[in-house]
Amino acid sequence: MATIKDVAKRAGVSTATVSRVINNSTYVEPVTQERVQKAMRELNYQRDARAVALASRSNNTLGLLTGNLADPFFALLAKSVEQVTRKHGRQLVVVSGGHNAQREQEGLNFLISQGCEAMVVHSTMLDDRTLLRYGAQLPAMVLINRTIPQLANRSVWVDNCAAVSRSVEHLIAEGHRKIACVTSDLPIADRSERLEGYYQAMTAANIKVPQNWVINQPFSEEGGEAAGKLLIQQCPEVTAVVTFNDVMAAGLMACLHEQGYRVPDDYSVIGFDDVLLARYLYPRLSTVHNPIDLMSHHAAELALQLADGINLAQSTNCFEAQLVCRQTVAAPRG
Amino acid sequence: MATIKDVAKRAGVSTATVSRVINNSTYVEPVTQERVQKAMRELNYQRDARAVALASRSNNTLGLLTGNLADPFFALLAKSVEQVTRKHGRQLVVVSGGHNAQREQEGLNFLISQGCEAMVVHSTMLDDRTLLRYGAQLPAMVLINRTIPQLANRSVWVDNCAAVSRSVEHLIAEGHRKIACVTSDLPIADRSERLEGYYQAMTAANIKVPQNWVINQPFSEEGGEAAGKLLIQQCPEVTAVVTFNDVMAAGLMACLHEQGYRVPDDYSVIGFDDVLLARYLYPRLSTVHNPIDLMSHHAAELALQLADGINLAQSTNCFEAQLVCRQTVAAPRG
DNA sequence: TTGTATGCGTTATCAA
DNA sequence: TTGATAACGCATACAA
Repeated sequence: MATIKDVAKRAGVSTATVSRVINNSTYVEPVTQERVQKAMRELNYQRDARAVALASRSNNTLGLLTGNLADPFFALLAKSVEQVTRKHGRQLVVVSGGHNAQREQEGLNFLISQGCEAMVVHSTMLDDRTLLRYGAQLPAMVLINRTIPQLANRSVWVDNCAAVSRSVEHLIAEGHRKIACVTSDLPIADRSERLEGYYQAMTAANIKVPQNWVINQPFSEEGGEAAGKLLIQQCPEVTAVVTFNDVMAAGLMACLHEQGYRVPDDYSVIGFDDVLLARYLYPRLSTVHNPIDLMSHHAAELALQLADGINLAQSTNCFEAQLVCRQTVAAPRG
Repeated sequence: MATIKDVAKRAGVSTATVSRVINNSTYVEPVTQERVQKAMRELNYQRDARAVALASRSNNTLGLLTGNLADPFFALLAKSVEQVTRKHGRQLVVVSGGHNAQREQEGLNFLISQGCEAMVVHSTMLDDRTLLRYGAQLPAMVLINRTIPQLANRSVWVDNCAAVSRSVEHLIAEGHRKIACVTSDLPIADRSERLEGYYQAMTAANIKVPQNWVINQPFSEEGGEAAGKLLIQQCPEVTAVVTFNDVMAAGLMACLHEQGYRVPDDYSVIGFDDVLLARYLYPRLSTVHNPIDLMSHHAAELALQLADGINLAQSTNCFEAQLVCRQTVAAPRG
């Protein structure tokens, strides 16, 4: 790896001059400029980003802490953040926290140690206090999919509660009353907010929710399948289901099909997120469109602005999620 | 951000001693050790990874160049590589190339400038020559999903041709002869190898392939849907389809359903990759199981070993992809 | 057992 | 317009 010194020597100039032509910072005689560039080409010179960062005390990077890279929700999140990052001529560094407090913390520490100032963090398992500590230390850290009141202007989230309420209301309007809620088994904010939306809508309709209508499972396809089995066994009276996310809905529907039930004839189903999968299930899944791309865009822009010391006008950081009606909701059977 | 100097001052020792307790490199008197650790805690000291990397001329990082973070294939790839990385106590840095030569090159350059020696790179658009140049410069770079003969012991790939041949043979065994191939419109190796497999199997069965049985579309859901329309319009005689990947198969099936056709009664379909989606389509998609996780694991381990200067025994870098029969293949209609 | 001094590859401040 | 040179934060050979 050639260094700036090698280039300087070969071009017969000082390292300072080389630095100047690289950064285009001061006028350099066109002739020497050309000499330097030639030397760089010949040596296949490449700047060492670490040294640059060290010397200039700034790094051109946006850090992203995400959950599970293989989950479509996070895949979309990462992609959107990356687009913004690139638009601003920066590079993205992704680390994944795996829904595990220690790994989330390690990931955060890694990003810090890399010198990222701008960061978008999706943390499910770190508690508010810890996050608050990091937030104090990192003025350009923005939270996504989570709200901490003291960090409200640096939190970007979706109104989970209202969204699920609307789903349930839609089912009720279709004539359903026995509506189950298939949710996650993790103590994450998303879960409690969505569950709250479910309860609110049910209560508003004067429907009492027996305990077994709320089914807790890992938020994966497998979890959805397991939930399907429980549903069939434990609450045959149920005619409709709202799920924590589309992936669970996919598992649930696969299980129902397998057991000889039909969607939406026997069961109506509404998902959450509207990841691509939703449109390609059969029947096409009615679900809540989670504006992941918008949120991610916003979060990334916010982080970048904060990193540039721009003091932002109070922006709206709360997004609405609208119901997308496709083919999995019908009037209740029987 | 506190530095090693601040800690040294506070603990009343030299920076060297602080470095020693951090790295546990030389014996340090337990008492002073404790003093140093106390100072670090109090100052919330965090090592600057860039400085470490610069000073120790090594960095504890594995770089991954990937295609499109939002594609389930790459999502799984990234996840697997990350697992290996973490197992080895390193951190992963992901950059995405977006199936675009310039961005792939920028990504590669970024990883280099960050000082990653170990790298797993999935490049679709860079030509062999360029990749070869990088390979010469980077002894611990391993290619995934691509073969370059001169880099064979650092390439990890799947036998695309054989896998698709088997798919087609399976369809033929079921009685199909009018089999279309829905493939990508990009000039990538995957595509030509899989297409070759299709032609080989068809030729072996003495089936002549009219030009319009090969449909080129972007390898996305949308591409699959568009392919479905073309299929119905242009070649009504076709009774079975092999697709470039599951995502295209999903789009294709959605389109067929929409148009009133049934899978597998009217059309048999076989995908490629066996991403999670495949199991949750309806009917469940018969597809080729691409051992992405195994390949990724292997590639990451390889890269890490090479970075450690381990000269590996000639390992088998070619993986087999087996057909997984689920519910989308039946005897031809009529 | 601990401290001093030097270097890693750049940037940036002074001088010249 | 260009060249020395001192940082940047840390590791490490060499001394003590």
